[in-house]
Amino acid sequence: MSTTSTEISNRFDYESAQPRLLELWNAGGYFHAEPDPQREPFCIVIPPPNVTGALHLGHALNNTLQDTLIRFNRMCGKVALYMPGTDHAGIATQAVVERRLKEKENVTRHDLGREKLVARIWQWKDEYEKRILGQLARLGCSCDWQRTRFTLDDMCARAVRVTFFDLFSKRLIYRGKRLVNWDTFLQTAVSDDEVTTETVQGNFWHLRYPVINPQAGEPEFVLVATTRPETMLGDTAVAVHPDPTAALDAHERELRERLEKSPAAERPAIESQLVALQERRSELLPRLITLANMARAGRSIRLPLLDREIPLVTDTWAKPELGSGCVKITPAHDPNDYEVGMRCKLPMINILNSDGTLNAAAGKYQNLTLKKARQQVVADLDELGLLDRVEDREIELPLSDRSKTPIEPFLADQWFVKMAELAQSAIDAVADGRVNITPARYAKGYTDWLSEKRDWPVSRQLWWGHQIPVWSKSFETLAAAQATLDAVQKHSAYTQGAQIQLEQPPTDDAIADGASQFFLHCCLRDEQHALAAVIESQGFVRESDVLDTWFSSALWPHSTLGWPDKTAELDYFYPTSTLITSRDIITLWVARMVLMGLNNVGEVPFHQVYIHPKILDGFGETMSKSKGNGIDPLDVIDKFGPDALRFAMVHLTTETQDVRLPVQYECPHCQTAIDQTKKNRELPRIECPSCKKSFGTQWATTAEDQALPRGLVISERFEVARNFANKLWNAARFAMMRMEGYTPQAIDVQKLTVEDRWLMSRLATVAAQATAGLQNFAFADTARTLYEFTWQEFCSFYVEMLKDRLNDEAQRPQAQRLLAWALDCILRLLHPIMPFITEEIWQLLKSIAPMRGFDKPVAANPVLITAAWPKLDPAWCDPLIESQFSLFQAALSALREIRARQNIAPRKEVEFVIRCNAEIAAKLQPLASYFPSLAGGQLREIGPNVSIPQPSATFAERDFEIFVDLTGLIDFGAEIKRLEKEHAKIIGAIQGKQSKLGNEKFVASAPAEIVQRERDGVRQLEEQLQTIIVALTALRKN
RNA sequence: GGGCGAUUAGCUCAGUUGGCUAGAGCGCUUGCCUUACAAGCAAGAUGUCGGGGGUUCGAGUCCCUCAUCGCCCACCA
Repeated sequence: MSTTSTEISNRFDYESAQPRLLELWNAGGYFHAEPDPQREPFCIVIPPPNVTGALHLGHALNNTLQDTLIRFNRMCGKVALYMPGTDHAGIATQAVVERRLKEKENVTRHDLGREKLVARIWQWKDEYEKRILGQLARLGCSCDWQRTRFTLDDMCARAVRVTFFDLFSKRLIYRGKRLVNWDTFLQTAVSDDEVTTETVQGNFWHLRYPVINPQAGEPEFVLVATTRPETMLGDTAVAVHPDPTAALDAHERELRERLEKSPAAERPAIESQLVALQERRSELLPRLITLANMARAGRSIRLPLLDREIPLVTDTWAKPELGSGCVKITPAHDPNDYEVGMRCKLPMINILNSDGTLNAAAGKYQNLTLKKARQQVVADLDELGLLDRVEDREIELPLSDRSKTPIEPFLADQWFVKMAELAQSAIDAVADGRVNITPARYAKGYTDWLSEKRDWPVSRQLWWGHQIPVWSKSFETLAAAQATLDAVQKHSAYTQGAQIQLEQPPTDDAIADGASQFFLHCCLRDEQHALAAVIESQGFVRESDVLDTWFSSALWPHSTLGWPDKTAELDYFYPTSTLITSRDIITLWVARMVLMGLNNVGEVPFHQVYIHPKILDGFGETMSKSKGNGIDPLDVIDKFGPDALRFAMVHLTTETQDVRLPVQYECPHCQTAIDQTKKNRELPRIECPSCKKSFGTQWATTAEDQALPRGLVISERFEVARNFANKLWNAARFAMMRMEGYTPQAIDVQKLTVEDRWLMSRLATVAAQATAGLQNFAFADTARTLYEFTWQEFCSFYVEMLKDRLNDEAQRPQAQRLLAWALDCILRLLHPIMPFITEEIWQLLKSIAPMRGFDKPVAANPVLITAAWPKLDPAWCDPLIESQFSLFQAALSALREIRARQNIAPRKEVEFVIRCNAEIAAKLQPLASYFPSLAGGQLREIGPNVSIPQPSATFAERDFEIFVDLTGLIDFGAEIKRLEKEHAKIIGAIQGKQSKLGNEKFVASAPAEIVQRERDGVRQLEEQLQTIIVALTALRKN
């Protein structure tokens, strides 16, 4: 590409540059990382995005931070590996595809069958993986694409099987019956994390269960209440508190304590509860005591409709202060009842089929749906006179996050990972600092969650995922099981690649649904194991369940590097360097990666975890497609450019807060930005208030609305970053336009001017700050520092000041070299955040000033992506030069302000004097020649004894006073007004300081340095005041 | 109910270990198409730092408390 300076456009055309630059980087193989023992590794694994859909702005933030660190470390000379990939996201993806099939083709997964459905999901995965990887590329993520992984690909699948086998062999995996959250639509168990609750209007049914053979003084009925009356078909007991008196006493104490602590407004409510409690004591307590005694005597209740005899039991779950004090117990369909069932060794009767209809255990209600069964049960009980009453009531309905259908608690066979030891290992890793979490406050949630050490249910009744590598067979007798076990173990294929375990028979009274009591579970390390065929021929059947998607994600840092093989990659890049993720998956993902890494590899998966903020909309709500407030990163890239998106993301990443991003629609007709409100974000079409034309939104469903052009969802917040990119572009453009005749040569240090030394000092400081910032995850600080430096210091001062020298033939060569060098440094500093625009400029600069450098010009690295990160000699940092320059900047501002306030025509040059001490004068003198070009002022005199022009405008600073000669120009009114205001302000400041100094305690206790500072302050302010008074007096005479 | 975080200019946010007259960007006002940039330049206005207590010579910053908002976790027939 041969570009001459004059051809450079005044806008960076990212649209055409992006593909070209990506090709440049790809062709050079710069994203690819190979182990190199000579160099230090740096590795980040991407949190694999779900293949459920396209990336959103949260991903853009996440991935930008990762790539920024990758690029930074690559420039620092490390072998930087950014490992890309996607997650199969089990239930989420299957749910999306199933929903799509239902909508578009009206088929269910049962119509298709397992194989075909899985094939369809693979199609979906291919499509979205491509889309996601494309998005990452357009974000500029310098991922090693050759290593792209998928949590369900062969490599990950092998790691999953080996891990499962290992845990199984260590007896850390077991099968058990557990109550799970059943999604009747997807027909799978979903984890607690995938359940949301919604408050809905429901009913509260009060039922009467007859007591069998009531004796004198005993109640004929027990009264129980439920929000789900159909579950009574699975009742196996009614519970009452073992000691209702004590329980009521305890409750009363608690109420009284609360009464004392509560504010007055809440007291009446508590007091009325206390009154109710007393009523309860007289009316209900005797009856509860009787029932508790009956329970101890082994008495029973008749379960209506099914005519089953069920025991009356005592359990503290039944609270005497609530309802009737009695609770129906349905162990197979309620989590709390399940606990009671375990404690009281109750039978557990499952009344549900997996599709949500009732099974044979429900008697005549078999095959009814839950909804129908509820109506029927209620009607039948009512007819029998056993329905006491019905209340309306708000109830919390658990819903499956994926299918939005109500969750049914359901007893099913599930596989579990024992967490006790594994969790402890992960707790220890953070406690002893092998894993460091930033910000530190997130370590608490991590540790608390792990400390519960709750076993991890890992099986999912899905078709999309890693099928559990276990083959099982049931046996009537232990002997039969043992015989088969012996036979299999004798088989030649039975080697270390297989493990068979005998499942202990369940306790007699626990389960009522299976005849077989003994199970052999054969776990295979490798699916292809010859033993699979053997055991299948013996009647073993493979588990149809798949593993929780987090099981494979937990292995991500080592499975992607080739584990279980001892690959060079694993050896070199593991443990990875930094994990960057969002806080909502610290437990689900981060904790599990730590414990699996420790178990499988024996080392933590990463040393640093950085938790970044979340992006919220202007109302503080999380962005999501379902709300319509989500921003598509590609829309932002189209409108503002990839560098602006990235810079904005880094700029937003502060340590303390989540980030609010007010969202706008962009009218596709006239580009007007329309603020998104909670109302208009739900509309299918919106009329632009400016051009009055309509556009469609993501909610457009009618053909008419869909035909309208779609309005982008964007945020004006990206404008800052876009403007910054433009500024950088034009500064570079200017520099390159003035490079004509450039010759490389070492900088002549003798000829460095004050501003050169100032720039070097600032550059050295800024480079050090940026380095430290990126090392310490101070993303926003780094972005701010670079922004300020580039715009204010480099563009507004240095480049402006350099213009004179560039126009002067004698000074031009060194000025060009300095300019090229400074730009070179800035490009390198900004590259990790803004890769495209900086690389584009680098390429252009290469053809104009290929050799550059400060001490010795060298050929610039062919590409910026692998250029060395700037390291400037700290000796360049010079506080004296910087203070000298600050003085100059203050003088410039003062001069400019006077011009503005006096409304002096821009081209009109004025003359001025500066009154100051000799020391200040000596500092300002060398910069005096810049006043005409930068502020249209000619410095006539400077020093302690200058003659003050009359009439003049005055500006009193701490270190100097400026008087601008305004002969024939002055606006007396404006000047007086402004000085009066200044006068009042200074008086205020003086008073503040004097009252401080008048305080003996302050003078006595504050450090001498602080006291002195206050004294100096007063003196300086008084001098300023004096100047103003003199000026005012003079002006008022006119 | 338990935990975490937030509350600073109209909006979005900075503000290091307490210490000069609390900052930035956007928006607003004024003047400029100054040969890199109007996506720009120069200047200006804008604050009871959520309320109330306390510690201190001194509090946006530390402590207590209240209020509001957000997030995570655990939850009642």
